[in-house]
Amino acid sequence: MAEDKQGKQQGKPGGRKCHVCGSPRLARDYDRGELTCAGCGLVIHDKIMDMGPEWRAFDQEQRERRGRTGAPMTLTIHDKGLSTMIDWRDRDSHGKDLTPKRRAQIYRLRKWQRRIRVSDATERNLAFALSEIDRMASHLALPRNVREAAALLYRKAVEERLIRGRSIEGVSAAALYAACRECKVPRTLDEIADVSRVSKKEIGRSYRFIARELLIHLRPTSPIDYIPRFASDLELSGEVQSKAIELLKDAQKKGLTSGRGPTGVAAASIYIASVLCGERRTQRDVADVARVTEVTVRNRYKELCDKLGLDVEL
DNA sequence: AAGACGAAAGTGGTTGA
DNA sequence: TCAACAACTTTCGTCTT
Repeated sequence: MAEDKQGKQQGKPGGRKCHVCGSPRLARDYDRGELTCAGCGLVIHDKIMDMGPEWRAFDQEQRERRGRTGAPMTLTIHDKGLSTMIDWRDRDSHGKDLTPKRRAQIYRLRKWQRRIRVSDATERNLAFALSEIDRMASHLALPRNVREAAALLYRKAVEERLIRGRSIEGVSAAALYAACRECKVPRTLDEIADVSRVSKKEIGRSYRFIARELLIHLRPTSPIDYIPRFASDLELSGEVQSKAIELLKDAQKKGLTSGRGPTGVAAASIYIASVLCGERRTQRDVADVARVTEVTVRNRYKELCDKLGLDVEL
């Protein structure tokens, strides 16, 4: 696979020797396409064939998609009859009864086969879940640390046997949602649901469940966490950002944010800040990036203006 | 014509009995 | 399980720039 072509391979490629120093230690460097002598450094051949795949794969998903071969797959029975199965009848291949000693041995073998099969299944499910998390995270352009956090949460959920009865996709999405909040780069349930294969409702259910069972107590998302993303989506300056955050801190002190949807409050404060800084955006634009309606932006922004004693000249 | 404003009715989720 | 409830959305008409 891709790992094979990284770095240099040493050995005796083709049983050749260096014709300068006579050393048999030749090294292949597939990245440069050169065959060199490890002894004197002479480039013996500069157009060697790369035996690795001609494409590059950046993650597990791509590797799976681009691979031309692989295990035949079925969604229901993972081995599709390809692996050996020990018969449940205590007969040998001629139909004769087994000796008691032999029977005991077969019994133990069956037991182990059962165990290996389930651990195989959980491994496969885990691999699927992790690639699913990575796929969603890629779509949302989430940083590495969030993916790691999500993967960790999922592994914990598996350890605690929380997956049973729930879909892998649902729990994967829930883990990602929780990880986003944990890492203070919140995404709304809607955004997660968009890149997931399951409904927002199911993700929410799974999230609440694993949060409760894994004793994760996340504070409600602060509107402040949304500011950088919304502001950059609207191509607003840092000045507007800090103004909006300042407004929100004020608002939080006066309890204007509790009970309100954080995205709506964030949108309103950005709207106000954009007006105050002379970089006005329309209510519609702000509402769109925050995924709320103009009406909500208006309601929140009126509240903020009233309670904070702001006089926004429009 | 576009944006802002607000009223009114509808929706989905939470809460408490 | 059900009803009450607040937040939010949808829709639509009006006003302002």
